[in-house]
Amino acid sequence: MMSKHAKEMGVLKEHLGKHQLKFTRQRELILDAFLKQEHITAEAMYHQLARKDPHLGLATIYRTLNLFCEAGLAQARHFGTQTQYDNVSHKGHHDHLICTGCGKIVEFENCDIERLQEEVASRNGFTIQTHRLELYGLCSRCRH
Amino acid sequence: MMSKHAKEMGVLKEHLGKHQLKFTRQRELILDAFLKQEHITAEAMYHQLARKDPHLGLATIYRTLNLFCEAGLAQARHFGTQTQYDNVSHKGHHDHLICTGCGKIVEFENCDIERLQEEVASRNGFTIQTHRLELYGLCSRCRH
DNA sequence: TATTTTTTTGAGATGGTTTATCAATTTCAA
DNA sequence: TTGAAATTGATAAACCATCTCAAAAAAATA
Repeated sequence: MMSKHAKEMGVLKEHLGKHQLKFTRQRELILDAFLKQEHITAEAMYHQLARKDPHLGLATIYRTLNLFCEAGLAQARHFGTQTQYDNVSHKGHHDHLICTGCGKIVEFENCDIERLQEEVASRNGFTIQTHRLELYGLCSRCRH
Repeated sequence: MMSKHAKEMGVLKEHLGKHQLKFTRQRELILDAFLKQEHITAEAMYHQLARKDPHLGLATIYRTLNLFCEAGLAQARHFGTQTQYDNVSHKGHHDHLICTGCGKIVEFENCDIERLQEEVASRNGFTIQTHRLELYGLCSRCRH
């Protein structure tokens, strides 16, 4: 039977192949764990995986999560003092409205905004690979 | 003659007064330098001010920029691995195009995108305080 | 103005996160 | 199975930001 994460595993393997990198037990383990999360820090993943493999090093977690970023499976986001690694397959193309009062997060998608982003990019000679849009404010309940 | 930054200096003094803090030569010097920038890191300001005052400490820069944030004159933003202190008095909010190849950063501003953001927010009952838009991709040079 | 009190400063130590180093191990193609 | 090449784990190092504390400066008081 195929893994639950066959598609992402394929993306990873393709990236590895293109860059003369190797498919290892650790990379498989970390990807499996990563895909179950919406976002996670390296430290949190380190502790979470300590049970499955007590010898898995923190450096390997960092290296691997950064590898996932290069492969387009993850996206790093600096949050406070730590780095959050977002699961791109969960997030899809969704942007976020974040309430600074209660922390509520509302996802949205807006084609017009995306189109304008493309316009801005091409006007500057850029080809967009990914983007991040976060709107911070107060939700209706917190405004009162 | 009045300083070029009389208004912001007033905001600072008011904040200091309200919190039993003192108006010092260093705070004045740092505010003057800060207001000339659109955004800056503590480290960059440290080097920039080293000529004017070689004994000005890095800790003081950090303390003072954080103070400006509390006073509403600056806004801290985690960008890459460092913290950028944005000058709030510069009206236009600047978004960023970031090259994943060479790290080049191009600032832009787009009224249409901002208007659409407001629309999305109000449709969801939110009032926007601030936002963050980053487009990641390859610049023309890195694409080849 | 002189004195006292309170806050700030500078220099370096410290703390927390991420990356670099390198010998030993693992992968993978021949 | 063998050997070249990449990866790993442990830890050192780098890095950014904050903390510490004696000395200095600023405001309050006399």
